[in-house]
Amino acid sequence: MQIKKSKKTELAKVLEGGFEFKILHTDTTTRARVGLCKTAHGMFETPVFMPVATQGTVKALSPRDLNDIGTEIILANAYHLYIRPGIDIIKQFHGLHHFMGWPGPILTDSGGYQVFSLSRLRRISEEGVCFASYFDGDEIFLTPEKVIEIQEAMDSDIAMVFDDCPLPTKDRKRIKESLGLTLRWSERAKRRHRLRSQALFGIVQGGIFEDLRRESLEKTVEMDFDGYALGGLCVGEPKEDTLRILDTIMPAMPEAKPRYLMGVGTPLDFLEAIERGADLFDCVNPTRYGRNGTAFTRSGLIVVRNGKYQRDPEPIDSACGCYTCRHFSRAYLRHLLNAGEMLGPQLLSFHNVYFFVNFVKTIRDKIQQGKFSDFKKDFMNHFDPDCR
RNA sequence: GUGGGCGUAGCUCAGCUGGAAGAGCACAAGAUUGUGGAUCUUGGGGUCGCGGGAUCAAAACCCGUCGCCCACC
Repeated sequence: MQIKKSKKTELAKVLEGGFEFKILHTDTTTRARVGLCKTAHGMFETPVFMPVATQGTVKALSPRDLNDIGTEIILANAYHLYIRPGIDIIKQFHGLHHFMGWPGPILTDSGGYQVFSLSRLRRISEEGVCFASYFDGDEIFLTPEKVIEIQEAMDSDIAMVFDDCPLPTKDRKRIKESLGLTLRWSERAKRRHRLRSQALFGIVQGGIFEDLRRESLEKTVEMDFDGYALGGLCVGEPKEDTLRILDTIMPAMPEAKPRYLMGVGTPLDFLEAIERGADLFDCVNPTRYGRNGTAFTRSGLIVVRNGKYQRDPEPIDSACGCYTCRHFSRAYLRHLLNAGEMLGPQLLSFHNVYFFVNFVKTIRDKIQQGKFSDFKKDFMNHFDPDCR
């Protein structure tokens, strides 16, 4: 259910001036909620899924595609865009929105995740992180302050603090160290942040240890950020650990601020996290799986490149209203993927992003209708994560 | 017609003086959670052109034969 236009205008008025977040509806039986976020480049409702545009593009999709899909906000990466093309060039275009032709809200990730994912190429110290650029091998030194400057230069709507996201481990000492480092970096980021039109989110670390998560949250909240993210989850730890952490940490997060579960996830992840009170998500799954020939549907995954679809005249998902499903057969999509044609990854990415964005929107509607729990139950009965 | 070269997986080929048929690509199946359009794992595939011979043992050596290529006539 969409908010009525008059109500939306009224809310926009209430939210005038800088970044703001307002809860519109809270579920009666779960912690799920619907919110409204106002940013310098427009509003969006939560829960929301942000397609990932690491290099200033949601891979294989144009801003027009994103608009057709109904995308409300995207995520870009400060670290990658700093290395290439560099902030000078983005500044010349008055920020990332104009540079990439996307007028809507943008959240920039700081590059903290790259400390983890590109760990072969880095050295961490108290001052910051020294990377060997994957681009040309050049030595790059990033500090929490530098990362804020980069994000301000890009004029993104939501900036993230530079954090230390450790590899998943049961090594409590390592997690505690990284948590402390993230807290000190967060403080430095907060001090340096000047751009009033831009929100700044803190990141809670602490691995799979409840007490460390609580400690991280408590001290991050003391610094008073515009929103709070959970980092370092769904990075290979057992599902029970993820849910246990969500169960304990979500209720402790400030009600009035958006909660962002970083890097997550799958349709099932969204249901579990939203039930526990999460508002924002981003994940490379729809685009990465799309590029590699796998489609998400209401009943599970379809590996379109599999030989059994060679002659299949059906669309990926006959219940899906996206451009790809309205016009193309599995057989044709498989042919494109098989032939290495770029339209294949484009059409599959379109479908997957459409599915993710609109799945979370549907959840939003169900919360407002008071039907979230039923919807979740029903979906989980029909969705087979191993369906191939 | 004469001389030479080649014939091994779907494709391109490697296999030494005889000792358990290989690689790359392709194909197929998996993995993928704040993205390196990447990467990794696994699998199916062979009358070694065909026939004969010597040998304990042949893709390899010998004889014949078929096919393709080159040179000369």
